[in-house]
Amino acid sequence: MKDREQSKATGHTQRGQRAKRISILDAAAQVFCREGFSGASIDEIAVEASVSRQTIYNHYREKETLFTAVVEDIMDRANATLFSILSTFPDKPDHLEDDLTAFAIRFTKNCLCNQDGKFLRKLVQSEGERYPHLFATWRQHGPGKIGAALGALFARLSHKGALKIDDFDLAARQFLALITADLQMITLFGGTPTDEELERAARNAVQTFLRAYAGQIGETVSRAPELAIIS
Amino acid sequence: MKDREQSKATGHTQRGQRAKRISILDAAAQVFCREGFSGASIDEIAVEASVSRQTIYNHYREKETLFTAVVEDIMDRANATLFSILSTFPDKPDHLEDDLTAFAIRFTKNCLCNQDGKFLRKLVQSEGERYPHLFATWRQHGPGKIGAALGALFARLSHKGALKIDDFDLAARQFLALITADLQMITLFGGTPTDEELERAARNAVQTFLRAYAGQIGETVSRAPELAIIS
DNA sequence: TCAAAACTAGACACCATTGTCTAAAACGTC
DNA sequence: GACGTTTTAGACAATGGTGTCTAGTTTTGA
Repeated sequence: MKDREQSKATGHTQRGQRAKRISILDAAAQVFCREGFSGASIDEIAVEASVSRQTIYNHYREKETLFTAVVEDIMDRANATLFSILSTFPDKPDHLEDDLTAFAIRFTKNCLCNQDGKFLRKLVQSEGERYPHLFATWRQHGPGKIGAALGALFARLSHKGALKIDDFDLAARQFLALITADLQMITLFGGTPTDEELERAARNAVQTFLRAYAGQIGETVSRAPELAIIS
Repeated sequence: MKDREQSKATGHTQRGQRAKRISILDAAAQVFCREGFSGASIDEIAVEASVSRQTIYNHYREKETLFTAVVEDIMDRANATLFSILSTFPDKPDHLEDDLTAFAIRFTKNCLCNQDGKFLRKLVQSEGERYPHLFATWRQHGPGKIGAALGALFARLSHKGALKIDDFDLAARQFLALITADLQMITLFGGTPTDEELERAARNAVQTFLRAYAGQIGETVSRAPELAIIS
């Protein structure tokens, strides 16, 4: 878990109780992700966390408690990073293709390439039905809000004349679908796309997206000065 | 497993050994899909198949053998139905939007809505890394070939002037990504999209796809008569 | 420096599961 | 109807996992 090791390195070695908790959560995430809930054993997690089994039971009463704690923890982190990426969505119509492509790369890189993303994909898929509540709230606070936010961002872009979109939320969903289209087959088998693959996938996606949703940029731009002069 | 019940109903009740094998495979698919490999117990499968545990061990030496047999069985079936759907891909430029939409509905319905599709999504995701060989061959014979075949079909359509496509395989992948865009959130949690949802998702996807890849249909169509008269 | 809190290692009971083995029953075929 | 095959139910050892307990050790913070 990159994020965590960082905070361990920068901060003053998160000593004591708190360090253990984090160490356990990270190890548990790895093992749950690798083995699934029933395949994961507490002993395995304890070893990976360099902690005694009893310590795990002290912090998290039972296996299931630990699991939900891990899932919630990762969901929080994933949402936070995703929203921070959303805030880098381009808002100027110039260089739209390049800006959108760069945004798409940032998005896929953080969504598909890191441990948290992989974990969520696997765990939602394999344990989602067994924990309806847990994943339903995630669905609301995560993908739901992100879809809406991205829709609003496309709306902003559309109002500036850079795009011609009827249904903003739909456009957002299609954008997301397109930028992951070429990467699914890679991530499905646990692989991590290379930077080139990310780049090419994003570029292809954005080109198609823009062809589908391009406003008459030429017209709008060339007519705008006239209108400005008249008014 | 719908397909199987059918063959049981039509055929002469597949008696004896063969009937048991099928019954076991179907039950195992259900349980593996619900519980994952390590969560599934042979006893559970035996009960669901109305068969004694020993019979399972007679047919499939051990749990792992059973698992791979189930996976291979389902992959074969899924590939077969998918290719049969591919053969219904539209080849006339008229009514392209409607024809493509109908095709998309057929595709998603058989890909996302039936048991086999759900099984493959879950199992590839959760056990893919543990059985690299098993799933690598599927990847070749399944998605790989289907992507290529769909690319060729788009090429045919493109050569007839109905579409303007540079990279046919890319267009195929983007088509697939678009038609599943709105359904992912539903299927991810084990749900099955309604017919309305399928219809709307397909229509939205095809509209966007055509906007991105439409040849100058208006031009082509209106100019064609002139050319015909001259020649 | 000292006491409380947290951690460790190991033993433990308990339970579920896998895979084998048996003897009896059901089945299919000639 | 008799014979060989398949299926069944159940007992069985072996294994590995969960969660508890205890007694001893380390860490923390005042």
